[in-house]
Amino acid sequence: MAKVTLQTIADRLGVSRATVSYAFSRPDQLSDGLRQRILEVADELGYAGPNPTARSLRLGRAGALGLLFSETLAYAFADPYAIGFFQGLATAAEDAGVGLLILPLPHGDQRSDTVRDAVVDAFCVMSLPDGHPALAEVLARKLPVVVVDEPYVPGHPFLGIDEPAAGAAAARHVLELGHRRLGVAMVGLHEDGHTGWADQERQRGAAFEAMRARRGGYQTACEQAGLDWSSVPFYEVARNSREAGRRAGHALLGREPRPTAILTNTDVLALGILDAAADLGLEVPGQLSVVGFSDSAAEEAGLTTIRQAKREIGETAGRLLLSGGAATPERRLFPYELIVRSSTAPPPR
Amino acid sequence: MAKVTLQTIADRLGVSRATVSYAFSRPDQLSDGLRQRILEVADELGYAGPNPTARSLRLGRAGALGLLFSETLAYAFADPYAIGFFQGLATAAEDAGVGLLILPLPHGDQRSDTVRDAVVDAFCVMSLPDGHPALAEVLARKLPVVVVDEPYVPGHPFLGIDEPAAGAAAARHVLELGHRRLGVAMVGLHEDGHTGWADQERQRGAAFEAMRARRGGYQTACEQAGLDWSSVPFYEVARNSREAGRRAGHALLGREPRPTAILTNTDVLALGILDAAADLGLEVPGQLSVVGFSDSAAEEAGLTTIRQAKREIGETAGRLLLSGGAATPERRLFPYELIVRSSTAPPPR
DNA sequence: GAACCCTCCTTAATCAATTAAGAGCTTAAT
DNA sequence: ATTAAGCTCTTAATTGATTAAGGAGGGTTC
Repeated sequence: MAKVTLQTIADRLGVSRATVSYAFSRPDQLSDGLRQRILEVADELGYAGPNPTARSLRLGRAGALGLLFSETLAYAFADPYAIGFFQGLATAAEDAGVGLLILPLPHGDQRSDTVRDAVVDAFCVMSLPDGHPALAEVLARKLPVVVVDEPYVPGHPFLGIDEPAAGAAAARHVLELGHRRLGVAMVGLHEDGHTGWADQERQRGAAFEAMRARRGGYQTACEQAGLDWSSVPFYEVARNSREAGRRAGHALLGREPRPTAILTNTDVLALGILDAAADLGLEVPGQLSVVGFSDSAAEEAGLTTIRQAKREIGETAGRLLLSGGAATPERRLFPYELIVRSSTAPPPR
Repeated sequence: MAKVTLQTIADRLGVSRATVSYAFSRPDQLSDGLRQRILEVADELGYAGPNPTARSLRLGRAGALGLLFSETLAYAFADPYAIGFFQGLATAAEDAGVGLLILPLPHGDQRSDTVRDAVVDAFCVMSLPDGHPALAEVLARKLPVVVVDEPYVPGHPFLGIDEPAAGAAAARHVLELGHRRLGVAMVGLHEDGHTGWADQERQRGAAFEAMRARRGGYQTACEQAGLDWSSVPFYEVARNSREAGRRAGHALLGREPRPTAILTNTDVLALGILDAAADLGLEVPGQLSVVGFSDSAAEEAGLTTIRQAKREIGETAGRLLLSGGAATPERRLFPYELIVRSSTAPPPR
């Protein structure tokens, strides 16, 4: 059973290949009778319809949007912030009738050609660490690209929030409540899988631009409030999981003097901090204030957090790419908002 | 700035197109000197690398797995059960170095050609209602296909659980605890967006095979326990959200006599039932038992549920498709397990 | 009956690659 | 000197479609 192509059908009927093509894609160019016969024979031969790859080649469009994300896909799907973004992107793709091609990054060291071989019309890159090889591969494709969150690539549209300002807003919130003994738990600074205390150098050398900037915001706000940043305990975790947050929480809350407020860069981590507080019998917000980030898993737990327009960012990214390419290489910052719930209060006296 | 292809580079250097192709894909076929020059010129001309579509056509592989899901993408990404499945599928795709092309279904009535035009090597279809046109489009492509959960398509591999048995296990659990007044809340029976009481006919006529079967399991268990199924209040909701679950909960708990146990077909719905119980000041499990399904969002809430191997199903689906097509058109049922937590107990006396 | 216009179909170029087979040329072995 | 073997590179077929331009045949119009 050889492959059935337009030509197979054409030969069988003694018509030209073009005629058969018209039968499928431009019915008005053919008499109804012939068209019917062609479709019948196609069916009979088990023709699967015009080969999408050949069609794509001829028409010059792929009908898909490529999406790159720093983490493994399994992990990306577990991250509420990423999910929100995906939803927005998916909405845009859906409206345009194109698919969303989720590309795995080569894990570890072995290289793969997924980016080079991806049949897409444009790329959306989200949250890649500085200098990640996949970014270069994407740029080499010379297709429209938008970057979300990080890293900023001059000359290409960028979507995200004002990270330093948002970080500062989170920190200022607890500072203004009167807290002076802060602690910080962050995930996604480096790719080396390290979990533990992070010194200044390690903080400043974070591979992820947005997280680096967010942390910078914490620091700025602290210093403006007259706090010595170097005295703020900073715990870094490798995975954005509730369990990792709990570990960070135990580490931070085991310090002497104990922090009265903990800043985290994801809601998931913040939930883990709450777990740790519960383990220790600490009341939140009475004895401990906790601030999350992204408003992705915060509502039910009553978490104070920074809301990011993740769906809107995703949808905008999609529309930008699908509307004839990324025309405007601008750096577009979306609004963020401090949402104060019941996990923050003035410090205990 | 015309398009740069292999030919452009070949012409510029006075070599043949084949030579340039070798420079990119088979370095051993060329002298290093020439190869260097070719790569230089390619760079100079802004060549984006071998066109993936043309490559794909010539090589006969797309390097992507197509995924169809009944809901809008935005919704799919919000469903913990689907997410679990995606993670498994993504893992398999990642290991094989292929992308995951998520295809939007035509929403409403307007048709789209995404399935016909999808550049993929195989399809994974998940949870489509009976007779959904997209399924026919997928089958028309004559590519390897596996179906997950529903609908079963004879001749193609099927992955899922033994729904009637799993449903019966959930029901039997509360029946064996001594409950006699049950209530049921289900989502995803029909596509008409209806929320409200569902009579027998509507229950049996559900468009989603798996949910129909699961409900059949409830009924069987009830009847085996000597319960009159027609007296069991059955509330159907259109969306799998906690809020919808709460609405269903209020409807069910407002009945006289009030049910002492409520079965739901998703954990998310069950969480909503818990909300409703809390609204009414009912103690769980003291005054009300609640059973979820899928073990996708149940642990923290202490929900009794049926665990499904969602990630494993996803990964198996992926491997099946990526290992030279779906060789075995078998109906493969994965284990499920009743996980008893703290949301079920004997009924109040 | 010439001019013109449809309708329906064919011709042939095009999309951008891959790769088996073969042609020159140099070098080594017999 | 002859044959063989190695390197490089080219030729040309192939992948499966789309579509502008053109031709054949029939019908209308004046």
